[in-house]
Amino acid sequence: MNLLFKALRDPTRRRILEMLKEGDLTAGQIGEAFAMTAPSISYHLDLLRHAQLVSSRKKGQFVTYSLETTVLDDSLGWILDLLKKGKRK
Amino acid sequence: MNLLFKALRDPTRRRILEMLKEGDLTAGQIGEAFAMTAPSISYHLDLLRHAQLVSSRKKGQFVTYSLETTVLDDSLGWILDLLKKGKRK
DNA sequence: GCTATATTTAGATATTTAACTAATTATCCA
DNA sequence: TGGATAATTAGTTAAATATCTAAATATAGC
Repeated sequence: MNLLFKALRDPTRRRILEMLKEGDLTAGQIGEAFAMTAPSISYHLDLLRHAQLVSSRKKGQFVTYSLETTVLDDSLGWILDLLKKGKRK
Repeated sequence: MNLLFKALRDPTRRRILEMLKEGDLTAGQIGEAFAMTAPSISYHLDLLRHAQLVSSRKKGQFVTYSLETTVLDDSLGWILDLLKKGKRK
C-alpha cells in the first residue's frame, strides 16, 4: 500500500499510467510527452516498476513498458472499504 | 487529485482515515493511537482537511473529525478508469 | 570494431515533507 | 478570575523527493 500511494502521489507518474492504459510504450515514447530529461523519466518508471504498477521488457535497444493492474485492484479494495463507513463488520 | 494522493501517501494519515471510518473522533482521541506529539497529529489532520478527506467541527474545547467520502469517490473513478484498459473509448 | 541511438546509473542539489519543541489560543470550571 | 486542558500555530531540522548533468551500458548497423 505504501509503495503504491508513493507512486501515485506524483502527477508525472499518474500521467504515465494514463498513457500506458492506451497501450504499451517505450521509455523514449513516454519521455516525448514530458518536458523532462530522459533520466528523470527513467527515475519515474523505476519507481512505478517498484510499485508493480508497470512491467518492462527489453527488445533490442528499446525498453517497453506496460500497465499492470493487480496492485490497482488492491488500492481499489482499500478505498472501497473506507467508503463502506457506517457498515461496521 | 493531487491533494488527494498527497494526503493518502502517508501511513499515519491513511490510518487516521481508517479510524474515522468507524466513527467520529476528537483530535485528542486520534492522537492517543499514535506515538507522536499533538502538533504532529494536528499537522496531519490539517492536511487531510485540505484534501477534503475529513471535516471538523469544534464543540467546546474539543475538535471532532469526520470522514468525508466525496473525494474518495473521485479517486475511485480515476483508478477504475485505469482498470478499464484495453477498452479505449 | 566503431559510431550512433536508447536507456539507465551515479552524483549533486533545491524543494518538500514530517517530525520535534516552544508558544499561542480557546474553552472549561472551581 | 485564574489555572488546567485541548488544540493549533510558529519555527527548526533531518530525511525524502524530483530534477539536472555527466557518465556508463547495451544494442544496432555499417
